[in-house]
Amino acid sequence: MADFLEQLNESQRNAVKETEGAVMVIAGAGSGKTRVLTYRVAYLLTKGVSPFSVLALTFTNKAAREMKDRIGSLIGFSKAQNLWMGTFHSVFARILRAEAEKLGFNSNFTIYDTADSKRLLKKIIKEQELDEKAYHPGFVLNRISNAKNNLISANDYNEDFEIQLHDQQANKPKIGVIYSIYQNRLAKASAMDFDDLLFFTNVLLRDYPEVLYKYQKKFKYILVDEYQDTNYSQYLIVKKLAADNHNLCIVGDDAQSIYGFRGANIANILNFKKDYPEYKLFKLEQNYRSTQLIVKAANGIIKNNKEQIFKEIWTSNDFGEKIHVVKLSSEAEEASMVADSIFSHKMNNQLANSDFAILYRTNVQSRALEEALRKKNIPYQIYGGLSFYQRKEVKDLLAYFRLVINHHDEDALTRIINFPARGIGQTTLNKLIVAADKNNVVLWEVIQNPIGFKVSLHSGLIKRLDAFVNMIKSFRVQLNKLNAYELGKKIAKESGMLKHYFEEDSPEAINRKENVEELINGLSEFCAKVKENPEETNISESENPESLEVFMRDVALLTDLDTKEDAKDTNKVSLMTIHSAKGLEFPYVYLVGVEENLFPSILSAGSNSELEEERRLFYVAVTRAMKSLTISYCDTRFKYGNFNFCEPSRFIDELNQDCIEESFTLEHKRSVHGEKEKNIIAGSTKKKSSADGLTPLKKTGKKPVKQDNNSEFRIFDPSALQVNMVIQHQRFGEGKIIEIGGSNDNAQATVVFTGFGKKKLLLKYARIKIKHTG
DNA sequence: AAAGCGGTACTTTTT
DNA sequence: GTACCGCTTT
Repeated sequence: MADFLEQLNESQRNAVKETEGAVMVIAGAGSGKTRVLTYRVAYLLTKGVSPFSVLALTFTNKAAREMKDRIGSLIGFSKAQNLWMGTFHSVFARILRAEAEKLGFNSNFTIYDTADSKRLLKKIIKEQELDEKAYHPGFVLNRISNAKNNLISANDYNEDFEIQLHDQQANKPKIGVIYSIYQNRLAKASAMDFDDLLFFTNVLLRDYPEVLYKYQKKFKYILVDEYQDTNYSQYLIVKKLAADNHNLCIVGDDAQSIYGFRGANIANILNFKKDYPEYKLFKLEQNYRSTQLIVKAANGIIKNNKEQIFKEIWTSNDFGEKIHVVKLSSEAEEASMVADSIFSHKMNNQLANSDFAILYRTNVQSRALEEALRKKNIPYQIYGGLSFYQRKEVKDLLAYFRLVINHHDEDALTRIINFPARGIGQTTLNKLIVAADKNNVVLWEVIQNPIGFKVSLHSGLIKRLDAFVNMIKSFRVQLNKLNAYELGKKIAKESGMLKHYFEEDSPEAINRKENVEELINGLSEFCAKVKENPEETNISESENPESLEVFMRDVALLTDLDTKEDAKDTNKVSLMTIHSAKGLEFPYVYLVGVEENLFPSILSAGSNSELEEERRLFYVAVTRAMKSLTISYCDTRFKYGNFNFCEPSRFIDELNQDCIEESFTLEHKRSVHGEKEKNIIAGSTKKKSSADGLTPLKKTGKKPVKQDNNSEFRIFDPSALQVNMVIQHQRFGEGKIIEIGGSNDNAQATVVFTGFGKKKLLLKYARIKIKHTG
């Protein structure tokens, strides 16, 4: 018997040892879910199961990589390497490449990411002369994506009465038409979008019984992580592959389903017993992560949801300290409270920056936090936002690579044919596109031979097109001769991209240049890695394993998570949305902006199921904390350019009152955000507080009393203000009133601030104080 | 081709 | 408040 099983608790071990048949593992937050998956695979391998017949599907590449590493360290890396382990998208992209010709695709098809898809949709919408307001590319892509995730093809979409009625009523009757054209164009470009990877896998398994049979026999054991986040398309793939032997183990937590908005179907986990009536259920209810108080509070939160699988999470950890609930007057004060608290905890308890995380509902909230952290010289790392692979310059260079590999990739072609500028403008391009359409060939055909397709262009243009085609072809020839790094560098140089960014010396251009260089470095790392582990990449024998083509195979499926260093390794405070924090844990967690309309989001107020998803998100946030959790909310928040009054979130009311301790901050009462140094000194005077910078609030019953935090900054009656007065504003600092206009609710003062320039303040909201009357 | 201007829309996000 | 888009100007 494998002795590593001793490292598991009883329910974990039971779940691991039940290797045959359908198994559902419901794993509460922090209960060792990944551990069970890892050990289960390791256990299968020690029992003699071949790694080639184990399929393990994860939610992210990172999760797959980490799991592979851990399995490797348990039972040996050479075995672990041969496991079929990865995200749905990466595993089935691999299978689709192998079976591509059955579906009419080339095995080197391009994978379009969301931005590529939107670009293509936008082009189509324009060509169809549809109103770009009504047919917003993002919206259309959402509709199409939803359809695909429910296995509704373009034809199905156009023939479905209800869908058509829905689109007509939404005043967007042409979505079905766009869907059809979009799908045609993808096929023509030999490209699949993310959803296609799953959709076409379903088509493959549906239309080719021998292929289905082959993979059913191949994958003797299937494991799916984060099952609560799978969509219908993924569910069906798994169901088909497992249909023969039912050796399917799904792991998940219905309480942590937070991706419903993009098609994840919580019903998949709730309905598992219908598909596999003989299934065995294991519940992991012991939490190893958090204190008793946090676990108790989390249990209390999730009880407010109706639809769920019953479980009672418990822990034998310390009782722990109460959850701090802090009220502040603005997001700036909230941010400096967090920064101060982190600072004093670090000092008092000898902690690392990486022991702290700040979580928020939306990415915009990171700004105020960044400023506060920078002011205190606390190193931090933001996760999310624009990822490396989505930067324009990176996408541009990748587009060259794409076009070299797949000449039919029209999105890549139109992206770079005139970047860097080589005198092939929009007019020329339009002529070429029209000719391609007319002759029903791909754009590349026309560009190779414009005269043959009767495109009227003067000789200069013909020459330029010719030069471009020859350049791409010359790269193509070297695809298997040079490695990815050599060819990539050559392309960056000869395309003129490097020169383009070298010539400019604006900070943006320097930054872009660095990103291009980083991508080239990435190619070099890729080559080094392949040299080290030749088996890692799956390639056919004739291929050069270090080729650009192999590199490009997975690149569309990579994200920042895969490249960014762990905050743990760099010792930085982590800032991220709650969504990105799923699966992670931190000793000290700050959850900011817990206000009605922000969390839960105003956009989820409409439906109960969306509200329940927000509540699960709150549950996820709370359960990230190991030792200490601070929840904060503000009185006012600067949103879309004006002050909004905020109410504490209903989720705070829902917290067990025994688990929380409410407080306000004295020292932040007057600290001012975004101002020149002098104002800060003038604004924050005395320093008095408990160790963590928080002062307990007098217990006055349920809610904290409304704190008079703004005795100095307040709302003035417009009649009290005059032109030439010098006022101070919470955010903008000192300024002079140069104009007063509007009446009643619309009364405004135009103020020239030092450092912020001219601003119009809506006096109904603006909290100011009068410095002198001018 | 790049810079400037005015209008607009604005969750969450991995693949 | 600001990023982004499309349009116009230089």
